[in-house]
Formats: sequence, structure tokens, C-alpha cells
Amino acid sequence: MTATLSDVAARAGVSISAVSRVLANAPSARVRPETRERIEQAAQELGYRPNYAGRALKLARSRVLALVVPDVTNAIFSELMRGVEDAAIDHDHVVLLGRSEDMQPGGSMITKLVGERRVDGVLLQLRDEASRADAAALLRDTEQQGGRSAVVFINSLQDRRAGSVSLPDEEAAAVATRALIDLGHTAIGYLGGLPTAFTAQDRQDGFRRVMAEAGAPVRSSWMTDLGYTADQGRRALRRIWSRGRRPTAVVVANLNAAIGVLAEARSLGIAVPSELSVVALHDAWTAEHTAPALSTVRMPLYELGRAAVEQLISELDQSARRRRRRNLVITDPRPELIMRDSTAVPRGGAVPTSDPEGRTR
Amino acid sequence: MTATLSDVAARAGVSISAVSRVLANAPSARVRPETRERIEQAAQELGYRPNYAGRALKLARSRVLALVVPDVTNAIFSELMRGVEDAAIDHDHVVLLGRSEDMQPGGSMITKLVGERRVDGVLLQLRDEASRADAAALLRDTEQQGGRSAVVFINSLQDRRAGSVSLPDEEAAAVATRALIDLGHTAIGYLGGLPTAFTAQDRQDGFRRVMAEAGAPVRSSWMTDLGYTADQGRRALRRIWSRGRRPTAVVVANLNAAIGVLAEARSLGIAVPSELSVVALHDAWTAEHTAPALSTVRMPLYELGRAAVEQLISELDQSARRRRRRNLVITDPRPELIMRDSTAVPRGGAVPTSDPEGRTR
DNA sequence: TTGAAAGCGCTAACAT
DNA sequence: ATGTTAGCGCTTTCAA
Repeated sequence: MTATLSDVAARAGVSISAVSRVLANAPSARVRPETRERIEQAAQELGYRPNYAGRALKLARSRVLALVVPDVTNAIFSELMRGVEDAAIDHDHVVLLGRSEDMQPGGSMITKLVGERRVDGVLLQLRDEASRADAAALLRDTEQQGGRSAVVFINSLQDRRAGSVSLPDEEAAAVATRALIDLGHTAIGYLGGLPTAFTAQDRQDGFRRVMAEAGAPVRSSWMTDLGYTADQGRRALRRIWSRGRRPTAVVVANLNAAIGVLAEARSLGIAVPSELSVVALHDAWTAEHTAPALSTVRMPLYELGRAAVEQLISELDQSARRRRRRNLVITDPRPELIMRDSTAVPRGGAVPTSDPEGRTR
Repeated sequence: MTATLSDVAARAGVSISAVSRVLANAPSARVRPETRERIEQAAQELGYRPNYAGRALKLARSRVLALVVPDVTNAIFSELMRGVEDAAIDHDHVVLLGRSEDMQPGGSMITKLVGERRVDGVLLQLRDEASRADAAALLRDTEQQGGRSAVVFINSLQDRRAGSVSLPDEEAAAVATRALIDLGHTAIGYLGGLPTAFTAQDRQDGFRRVMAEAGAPVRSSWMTDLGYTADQGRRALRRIWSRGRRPTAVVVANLNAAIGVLAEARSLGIAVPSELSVVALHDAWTAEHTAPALSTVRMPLYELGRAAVEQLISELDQSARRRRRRNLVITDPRPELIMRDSTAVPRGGAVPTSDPEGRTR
């Protein structure tokens, strides 16, 4: 049987409040060293472990966070989750994983979790198909909890009613595009996310900015907004390949979509990279084993996860009134270009346009 | 603010125990329909939600399960997790996700979770590198909790001190091997899991059985046991390719390893499937986008997840003494062959050896 | 420096 | 058919 505070108290010959104070290591615990000793000894011998149900009931804090993402098994999230878990552990919290699909109309799983006080707050990455209205509804629901809970959006909404953490999407897309430009490409396509995706606009902006800076034309027939999945990537490539002039390179706004692009290129008989270079946003182990291995831009997902937790817990620690809801963009470390084998100089030959010192590094 | 039982009671003009009984829908709740009506109405109006900390404290049951797997973002686990979540929800439980790496020596995360009663039980898939000793230590730790918690092993240990659920590994490997045989291959290699992996032996047995049945020779120079990751798959192919005679096909005991095999085949200049056919165990979306698309054997992961939860909760519902710890193998649905483009008749031409009615379907 | 006691929200045994 | 009450394990005021 698990020992309780009163077991420890009995064994140490003190009151349970003394034990509680000592073990909580409260600064207010002015205890005789000797007593502290006895208590710690007893706790040790009994293998005392605090019971979190008791604690949660008393403190009205479960020390559980929910992490809700569109697709748990997306390799891209690996780092995110590690960041979240590590930060949660640092703060003696624990994390519950959910799928955003379960966030359906009406009795959303999240509302339930929060309403039953099973979790103190939620880290939420909305599905790309989610509407602002969904988000608003959720926000309203959780606000009803008397501000005792909070939600932090990950890579989704930026809104003053909630905290958020996001990736430097604009910059990452810029880095990818710049890499292609530096190789000598100017005929570059862009395969982006769904128009409803929260990251879609920024990434496209980054692409456009660098193209403009380089004086390269942006052709709308080389731009798609079909989505971040492999199948959507396939469709996107098929589409731009079917319309007249063709680009010598594409930046694909998502790694999984790029995996689809590579697969489709193969069935279309397009040689990568000699005929078409491809760079993807996001990196994961899968990128090393595609054919050819994908050049990518690595994003600070681990740090994003950590930051999300810090933000959430800090909100939770503030009273609902004076809560500081920050909208953070994680820029440390910066997006990093990882050159593999899916990129090369364009067929005509390299025409280095910009700085030879290589700011692509 | 969240309403409590006594808020509801006050509003309905009854005692809190009446409310508790009605809302718990206890069979013993012999209540006047009229009272029930009033109570339900009040609960409705107040938006009452049970507080799980209170419930957990009283019942000594958190209704939280931990799911601990080696790698959360492995696409293979997608279905497993869906199964686990769905079943958990059916039983009004919630699931916490952990990584087996955190199960390190000494203060394993699992022991902590269980000791603090944050979870009632754990679904555990051991890492392939985990030793029987690790498992035993963990078992001992959780048993100390006075048998109030339980662990169910997933695809790992089979032991009478704990329940377990497993995949039909032998059969799946047999199905994969049979597919190759039916195509006319007899020179077949086998790229397996680490010798310490709990599934390694069964899968290899399945391979050997079908080879024996077909009268095909098993050559040890075509067998490896390097592991289930992509990199390990690459190494495995390199190894068997470097030793004299070469097989015309391989069964790879894991999808991710097979992704590595394909990548390595490419850099070795081996044509798949014309020169080498490959079939992998396990299926996931990634298999559709490899080059060429991978032929696989799909396993009942969703059902495995569900079964694991059912087993765990059923153990939890029994008193520690008379607990039935079952070791289940999930065979419904059976392993299913999914033919894609990584398999073909061997170069020499097809020599259909066995039943033309096609038992590979 | 230490202890007594109240109370967080809930369930269930017992009383009415 | 419904109400009263004790108590799950914990933290924290208040008193000594």
C-alpha cells in the first residue's frame, strides 16, 4: 500500500502538517533540522509518494496539460512532443495527448477535459481545415471555466484572447527559396498549404519576398495551395506540370507533401534534381530516406514545444484578470537549411545570382 | 465557475447524495421520476461537470491510463493509438502518452506516475533494446502499489505476472514470405529485428516455416538481425549484398527498415523490383510514397490497441488477488497482404510453385 | 517551531 | 425515496 502523509507523520512522531511542509520544501517551513531529518527519514523508509488526486482536489490544479495536434504520428511532431514533454516534466506536469479531429462540433473532447478539470490547460494545434469559428467556440467554452484554465495555440491562431507560439514561417520559406536562387534557379514554383491553414500565408509571403528580391518572376501557374499531405503534394506537382512552361525547381511548404512530390515526380518521369529541384519546409528522419534524399529547412520545433508549455504554465500561474497572453514566434535557433540530394543547379547550368559568400549556410 | 454537486442540489432542492446518485445513473438510484427530472434540469442549467479530482480521490481510481511506446511518432503506431484512444473513451478513461526511453534506470517515469497515482495502469511497449531485467524491475515496482495498478505489455513480454497483447508475428511473416514464393522466388533473404526484440523470433519463425514448406533453402548469409529502423535496414541490405550470391527477394521484418532498404538499394544501383523484390511487415501511409511503393503486410494494430485497453481495464476492475492476466494474440482481422510495386516475379521468369488459386489474396 | 482543524468535490454506507 | 455523514489525501490558515 502506498504510504500517506499521516503514515509518515505517525512514523516520525509529528503532525501531518509538519510533514506536508517539509516535503513540499516550502520556504515557510521553518523546522528544526532534527525534525526535518526525522521526517525525511520516515518518508524515505515508507517510500512516500504524494497522491496527486488529493493534491489536485485541494489546490484545484491537476498539473496535467493536454497536447492536441492534428496527427500524433506525423514525424514532424516528434521534436515538438519532446519539447513539450521535457518542459512539462521540468514543471512537474504531465501531458495528455489528443487528436484535433476529436475536437468536433458540440461536445468537443477538449471542453470535456477542461470542464471535468482533468487538465489545467491545453496546447492546441488546430487542423488546417479548422475554421476561426471553431477556435472562437472553443475559446468561449474554456473561458467559461472561470479563467482557471487556459489554451495556448501552437502554429495556429494569433489572437489577443489567447496566448500562442508559432514558427518563423516567413523566414523558413525565405531560406528555402534563397537556397534555390543561390543555385541559379529563377523558374521556381511554390506548393503551399490549404488557404485555411494558419501557416499558409506567411510561408507564401516568404517565398514571394525572396523571389522579388532576386528579381525572379512569380508565376501563378506554378503556385498551388493544395495542402500538406503527401497525396496533396502529388496532386500539386501534377497540376503545375500540366500547364505549359515548367519550373526548374519548387519549394514545397511541407515535408510530407514533398514526399508526395518526389513520388509523383517519379511516376511522371521527372528527374530530381537534374530536371527539377525540390526543397521542403520541416525536417524529420523520413527526409533522409526518400529518393533522392530531400533537402529541407529545419524548424525549431523542440523549442516551440518548450515555449508553448512555459507560456501555458505561466498563464495558469497568473490570476485570470492580469493574465499576459503573449504571441510568440520562436526564432532561436533560426531555420536551418539542410542540403541533401534533391537540389542541384538548373539544367542550363549554374548562374550564381547573388552573394558568393553564401548566405544560405 | 464550475458548478459542484452541492450547487446542483441547492438548485434542485434536494440533497447532494440524491444528485450524485441520479447523475451517476446508479442502478440503485430509485428516485421519483419527478425528482430525477428536477435534478437533471438543474444540472443542465448549471452546466454541471463532475470534478475528476474529487472522484479520483474518493474512488482511488484516476481513470487515466498511460500508453508508453518507444517512439510516439512512428507512423506504425498511428492505428495502435487510435485503438487505444477509442477504447479508452468508451470506458471513460483518458490516456497519457510517454516514451519508453524515459523508462530509464532507477526512478523510471512509469514508477513515478503509478506511485503518485496519476495513472491507474500502463500499456507498455518495451524498446527493442530493453532487457527482460528492465521489465522485471518495473513489474516489481508496480506490484508494490498493492496491486491497485496493473501493466499490460504490448508486443513485448509474455509473462504470467502481467497481461499482454501481441500481434500475430509468425503468421504475418509467413504471409509475406508466401507472397514471394508465389511469385516464383526461392532465393529469399530475411532482414529481421534485433535479437533482443520481442517480436524477432516469431517473425523469423514464420519466414522459416514457409521456406521449409516450399522447399526453398534458407541461407544464413541472407539473414540479418540488425533492427527495425531505416538506417538498420540500409545496413542490412548492404551486408547481404556484399556476400557472394544474392537473393532475388527479401522480406523485411519492419516497414521503416524497408524504407531504408529501398533507399540503400537505390544507392547501390539495385533495381527494385526487377532485380530485387521486397515485402515489409506493417503498413502505414509512408508505404504508398516510397519509390517504388512498398508491398506490405498489414497488421491489426487498431484492434491490438483496443484489446490492450480492454485487458488493462478488466484487470483493474478485478481485485488484485483474483486477477486474470491473459496473454492475447490478436488475429482478427488476419494479417493482410497489400501488393504494391516493390514486388515482381524473379528475373529468370515466374515459376509458379504453389497453388494457382492464389492463397496470397 | 509545531499542531489542530477545515475543507477541496465526490461516493457510499447508513439512517430515516 | 431521500437525506446525513464520514472520509479519500492533501494544503493552509490559525492557534499554541
